[in-house]
Amino acid sequence: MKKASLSRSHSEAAGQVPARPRKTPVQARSTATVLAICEATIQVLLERGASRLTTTHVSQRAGVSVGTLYQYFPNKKALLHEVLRQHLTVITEAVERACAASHGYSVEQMARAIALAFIDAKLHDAKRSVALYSVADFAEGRTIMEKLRKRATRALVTMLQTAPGVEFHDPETTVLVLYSAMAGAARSVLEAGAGPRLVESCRRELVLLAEGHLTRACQARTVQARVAGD
Amino acid sequence: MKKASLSRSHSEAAGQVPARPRKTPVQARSTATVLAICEATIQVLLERGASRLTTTHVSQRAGVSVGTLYQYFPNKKALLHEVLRQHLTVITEAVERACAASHGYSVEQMARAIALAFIDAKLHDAKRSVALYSVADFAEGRTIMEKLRKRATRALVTMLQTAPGVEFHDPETTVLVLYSAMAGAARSVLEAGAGPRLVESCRRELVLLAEGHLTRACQARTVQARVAGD
Amino acid sequence: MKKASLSRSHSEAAGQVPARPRKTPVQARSTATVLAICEATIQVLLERGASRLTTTHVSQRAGVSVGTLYQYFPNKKALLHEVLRQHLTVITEAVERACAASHGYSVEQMARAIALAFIDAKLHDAKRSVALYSVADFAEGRTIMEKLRKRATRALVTMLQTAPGVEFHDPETTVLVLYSAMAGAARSVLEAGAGPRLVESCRRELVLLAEGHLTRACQARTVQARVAGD
Amino acid sequence: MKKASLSRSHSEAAGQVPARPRKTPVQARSTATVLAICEATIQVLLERGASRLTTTHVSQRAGVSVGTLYQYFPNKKALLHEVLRQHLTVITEAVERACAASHGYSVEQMARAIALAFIDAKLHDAKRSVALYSVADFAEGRTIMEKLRKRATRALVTMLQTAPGVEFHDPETTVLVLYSAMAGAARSVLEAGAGPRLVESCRRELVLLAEGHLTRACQARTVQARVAGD
DNA sequence: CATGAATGAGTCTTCATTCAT
DNA sequence: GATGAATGAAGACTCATTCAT
Repeated sequence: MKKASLSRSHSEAAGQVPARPRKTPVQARSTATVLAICEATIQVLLERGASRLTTTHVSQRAGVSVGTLYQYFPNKKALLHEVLRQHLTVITEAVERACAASHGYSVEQMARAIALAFIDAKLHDAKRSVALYSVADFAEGRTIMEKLRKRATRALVTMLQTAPGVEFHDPETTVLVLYSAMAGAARSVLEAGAGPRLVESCRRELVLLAEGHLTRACQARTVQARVAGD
Repeated sequence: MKKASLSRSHSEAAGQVPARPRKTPVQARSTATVLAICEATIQVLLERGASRLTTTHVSQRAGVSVGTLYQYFPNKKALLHEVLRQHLTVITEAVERACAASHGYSVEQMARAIALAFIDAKLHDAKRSVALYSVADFAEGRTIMEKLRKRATRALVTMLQTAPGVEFHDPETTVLVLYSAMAGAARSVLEAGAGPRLVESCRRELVLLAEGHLTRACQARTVQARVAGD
Repeated sequence: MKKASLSRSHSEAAGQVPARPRKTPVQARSTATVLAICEATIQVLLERGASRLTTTHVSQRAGVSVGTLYQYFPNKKALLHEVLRQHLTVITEAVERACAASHGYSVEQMARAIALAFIDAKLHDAKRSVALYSVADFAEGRTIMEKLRKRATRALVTMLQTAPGVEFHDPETTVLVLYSAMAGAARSVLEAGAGPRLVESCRRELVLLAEGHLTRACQARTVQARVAGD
Repeated sequence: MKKASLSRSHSEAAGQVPARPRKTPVQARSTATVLAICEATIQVLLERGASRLTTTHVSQRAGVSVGTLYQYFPNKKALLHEVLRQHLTVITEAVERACAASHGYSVEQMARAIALAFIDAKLHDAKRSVALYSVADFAEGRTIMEKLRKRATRALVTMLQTAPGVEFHDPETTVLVLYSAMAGAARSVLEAGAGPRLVESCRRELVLLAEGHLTRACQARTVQARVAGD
């Protein structure tokens, strides 16, 4: 069999697939190999950028032969895809968790929660984040980003609608702009390779940005709504 | 033919720079060639992306031979450099002008002015913007972005310090975060190929973001600075 | 596992070879595997052609691992060899039988007998025939073809010499040309994937070709040979 | 550069394209290069067979770089295509000429004319013929062969219908079988690398085959036709 | 100066074959 | 014996860059 168990998120995936208790020794080796390859990809990306990443480099760095790499990924594009998807999934899920946990809170609290969730997820996976900025142009990178951005924005919009006493004129746009703004800011900071001090400043500043934006973008609930609340 | 009407108006469009009496008749020809090459680069970038742009494609599209291209640009990297630099310069100058024009105004007015200046410059040069997003990974693209971001940031900080009655705790960070946030938001909108309606919504939203952020990031000036609140 | 519909009937189908009591129970398993591999080879050949046949494909199709394939065949070349040899042997033996059965008959009857024997053997093994046309270039395919062609032509020449009342000026050449002509015609028909109607026409036409050729290529036996012409 | 012994047939080709007077110096160089590549292809084909022909080999043998090869042929397949097409075109045209020249002659004369035209064309281009037998499996080789066989077949059928006093029951089939039979016979002889003596025998034998086949495959024209002839 | 044919190092990808389990 | 993961040499094809015309 070939790429069966490729769907990375191995651990996660496992968590969702009920009856797949343990991998046989054979699969265990494969899994380790796949992980090594993904990890090597990140490293090569950091050192040389996507435009100068070669499958040979990656496989050497991973300590396997090119042939092995191609046993698990049909082509270079698929490899970059996978690595990008993994990273964005982590970030997206962090944001989703923050959204779920903030339902019903004030707009300020929401803003702070998601800003911190976002930036902290990025910082936690900082190496990956930076490495992958250069991948977007390749391999339909944007398609993946788009898909996961949608997931995140859906969670955000849903959350905003639970904010008490206010309403948003155009929550979709608000959320799209805020999310991509945070992404842009995070990118600058991460790419600049900022030290811990600057990182901390930016983290705080991002909270201000989110709070400022969201409080500006909403208004006290209108009469008929308010009456109803009454 | 396709791309006939190359709106080369950009540089001219600025038009604020009074007299620029350079280039002799001889140079005029060269200049036209260089312009054609730069324009062709943008087009190829849009059609194939940076990772599949070749010097041959560019020269064909520009209607010259590869040899000619190499007469004006030492290598591919320099070409991409130049095109990126041109675009970012236009944006940066628009922001600088907005900053200069907003000295002494209220924070809200500043926010609105620069947000609009930024997004409108991007929208005006939309094709170029989109085309160049894929270039960052190449040719030290980030270096150039960094350099011009610094110029813009300097102008912004200077402006903020003229805001009456308030002061910013850490204007550098505020400005860095705001600027890259706006860039991130603009990128999303442009890459999504949004229609005029969505573009307009985002434009407005970006103003809210800037206003929200800046008003949150400042505080009434402390006593010793000026009790003169009155 | 796969192993599915391997119509291994071929060798058995011939059935003319009376008793061949080889292979112990143990060998039976191996034999089945070898058959499956050969059959899979034909299928892969039909689907992808010799130039895109891989040992992996073959082994998968045969329902065994590559390793097993290499247990029975030292390399890919040997595998193709074997399959080609098998097929040509079947054809050759059919021709040999027809020759043996036609000794002493008239030239026309000989012609008809061998033409039909040849084309019917090809048609019976049609899939294999078609599949193997693409193999000739590989693995010294021509060497094998040459060897078996020699066997067939020997039988043909021997037969011709028993034709009553006539003699052939240069039976070796006659037979070489006729045999390869029939092979060429058969190939066209088979590769064209002709329907039963066209096949039947061609079958008849091939008889005409053989009859015409042989009757033209011989002459009434000369006097000293046998005044008995009368 | 090398450019070795470029077998002429090119000039022929030119002779058919009316309005292309002279190549510019530039094209002249290109043309020479293309010729050298085609010639090198034949040589490599003869030495290593289609399955072991590499574009690197071909370009080296042609005395140019791989890049140059790819400047003129989009891929390996196209190269083989072209060489195959050229050869088959020469053969086909020879047969067409023989057909055109034999209209109205007796069936025997037709048979002899086309058999000789065919075999002599093959012998004249013997190296090419042999080299290209291994190409059929690649690059839709059969498609090209099919196309040109159709052209030849059409000419043959048309010719047969002008034979006086006889008619063919199923001229299409007769012609298909005869043509592919001649091809098969020619192939054997050429691949065997026969010496001039054997070649000459085969040549004569092929005439016998054609004469025998065609005279067998036709019958005296039926009454109403015969009356007319009367 | 312009041209575009030629170059060849560099990439991706395949696949026959081996060998540890 | 069977397995199939791993290997890595080999081959198709690309493209930045040069240079003779």
